[in-house]
Amino acid sequence: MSTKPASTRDRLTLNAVKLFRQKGYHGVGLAEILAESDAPKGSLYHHFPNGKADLAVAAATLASDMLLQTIDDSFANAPTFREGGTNLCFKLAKFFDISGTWDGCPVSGILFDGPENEVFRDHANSIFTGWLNRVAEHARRLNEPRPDEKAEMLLITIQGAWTLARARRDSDVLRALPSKFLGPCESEA
Amino acid sequence: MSTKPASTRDRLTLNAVKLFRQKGYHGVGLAEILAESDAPKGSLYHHFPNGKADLAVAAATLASDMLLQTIDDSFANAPTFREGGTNLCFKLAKFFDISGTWDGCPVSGILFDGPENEVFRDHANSIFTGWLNRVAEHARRLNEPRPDEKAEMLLITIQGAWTLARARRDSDVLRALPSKFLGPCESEA
DNA sequence: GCACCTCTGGACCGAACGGTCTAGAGCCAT
DNA sequence: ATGGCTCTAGACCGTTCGGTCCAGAGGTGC
Repeated sequence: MSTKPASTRDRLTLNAVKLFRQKGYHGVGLAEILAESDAPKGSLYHHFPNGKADLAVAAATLASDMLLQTIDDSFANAPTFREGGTNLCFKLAKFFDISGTWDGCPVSGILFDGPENEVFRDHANSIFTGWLNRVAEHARRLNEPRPDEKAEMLLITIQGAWTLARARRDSDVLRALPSKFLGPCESEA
Repeated sequence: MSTKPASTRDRLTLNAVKLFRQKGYHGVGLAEILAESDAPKGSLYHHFPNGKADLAVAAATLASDMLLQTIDDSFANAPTFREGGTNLCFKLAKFFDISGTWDGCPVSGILFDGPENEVFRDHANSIFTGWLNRVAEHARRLNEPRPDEKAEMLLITIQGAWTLARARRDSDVLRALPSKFLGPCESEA
């Protein structure tokens, strides 16, 4: 569809991320991914010998890496955990908005909906754990008390708010998270 | 597959809920639902003239009603909002456990993954709003301050924790919610 | 030139998909 | 018994699915 900015492999992976997030693993056909990537079937099975399942794992991994980068960006210059978390929520809200298609969580859409495969479940779990550890790292670095709990809290609320945002087609609930979950306990009226 | 406990229509709807929650809308074929319900194709299209889409809407509605009932049960005899919320988290955790298949949220799996249809999106939104209003009602009845905010907070965290529970195949994160989100602000060490 | 290798292009396949259609079973009222 | 209704039963349809296969384009080293 669009121009060819990168290698065929990268185009396939990137478009797979986009489409899987929109419609889930089973909701997207290979034909659509190939058309969007302007690639023939032979290329797909050259780069991903096991076909759709391989592609999904690669897509989930790529999406996970992008989120890890977003986490790092959010906390890099933040003086406090609260501020870093706020950055993250706002970045994700903006990310949600610019997609224009109210995409789902990259991991849920790709891996939960995937073939009922132990490998997929484990991959999803390890990706979530990776996010959790990364956030907890920043929390620890910023001397936040109970860093693991705080990290889990942040990710749980983001995950839930993202789902609600999807239903409402409105990312405001993501932006409202910090004042509700990261703020001092009883600051607002 | 199993015995016929109810009308064909009810069996179809109930099995649709079960299967859609396990594998999402596109992950389940009509053949599987029909086999599980011991019903022929003609029956499905008699009760649901628009086929799979109709069935999905009916399934989502049924699942939503079941959750509304669980909400009411949780808050019925609870003296405080905190206690009602705790009941809800524990009931859902048990529900998650007994399924044995780490099913997803009934609405997400059925409606987000469904055909890219305005009707489906709106239905998902109205179902979420229904849950929110129901919880807020109980909060108001129990004199909880800021009932709407508290209801939204509870549902967001449940939604997020459910996703994490699915990845981990362990419902403990749901059971741990109350002490983290519903408790007094800084009670634990 | 030639051999070699990576990658592309697309025809082709059987299976599964959602959906249509008609025959008739079973039941009730007349 | 007969006509009319609801619901079941499943054959059948065209389409799309993921996957296989092979011919050959294009580059690189010799």
